[in-house]
Amino acid sequence: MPELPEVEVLRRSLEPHLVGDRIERVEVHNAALREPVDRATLVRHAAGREVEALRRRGKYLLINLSGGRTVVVHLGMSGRLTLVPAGTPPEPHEHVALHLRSGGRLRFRDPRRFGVVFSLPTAALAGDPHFSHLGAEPLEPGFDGAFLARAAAGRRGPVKPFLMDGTVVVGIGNIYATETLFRAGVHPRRSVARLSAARWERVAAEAVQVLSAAIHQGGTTLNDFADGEGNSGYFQVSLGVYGREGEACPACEGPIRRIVQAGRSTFYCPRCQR
DNA sequence: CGGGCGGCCTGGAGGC
DNA sequence: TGCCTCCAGGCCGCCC
Repeated sequence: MPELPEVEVLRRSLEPHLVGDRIERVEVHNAALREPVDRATLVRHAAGREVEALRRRGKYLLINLSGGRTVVVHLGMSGRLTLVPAGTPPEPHEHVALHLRSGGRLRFRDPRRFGVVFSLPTAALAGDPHFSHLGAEPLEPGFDGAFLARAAAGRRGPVKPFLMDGTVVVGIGNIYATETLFRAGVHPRRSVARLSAARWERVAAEAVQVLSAAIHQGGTTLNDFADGEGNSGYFQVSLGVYGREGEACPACEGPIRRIVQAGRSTFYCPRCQR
């Protein structure tokens, strides 16, 4: 489900509710996520702590707590984090719940269990293996065509999986890589070795544009994404090619094609993307 | 070393 | 209705 825009929308929706509140109790109903949830450490780090800030790194949501601890949540493919009133009965696949002093709880629900929940000292974040290899934040200064061109130097593969490589740039998943290349007019199979500086500039600019627009529209809800208050996004109506195999290209009316790259669906317009 | 692919899971959609 | 296959927004480890 979630790429950078969805996690950022989630962060913004939760921030006003969580900051200043306190986690009274931690419940782990099912520890068998992609990485086993370390219940004892999570309880020790989170229980009784105040929420100081909500941050984001790539697709990771960071809940900064008092005492220099941070709870990290990654939604995987099907994860959802929502605030529900106290007494709301647990849902199927509600694996972790953080009960708040103000009443209610922050529930983590994830049918496919590709998500991750863990905690650590805030000072250890940068050196943690989840984060230490991560690339640039696309919405922060320094992310531009020259950066991408440098990162691509010496590489050969197609540009679409390159954009999804988190060691290069974080937060761009299958939807936004697809849409970025459509907007930039670049064929998803084009080799990164064969993109001009001007093309890289265009790719970087369109990535920033599409991510920002998606955040502004509350994210993309294809199936079940919702923010912390349960609101759906509506950027899906602005998708140019993703999920539209056989439909007319919004620019040239030609049929949109679907191919598979690195095991993932890619949609593109063969006429507009070269 | 970089890139491709399978695997991790469940559930929904669509074909028969 | 039921059963089967395919597909899904991420990421890691293994392989070449």
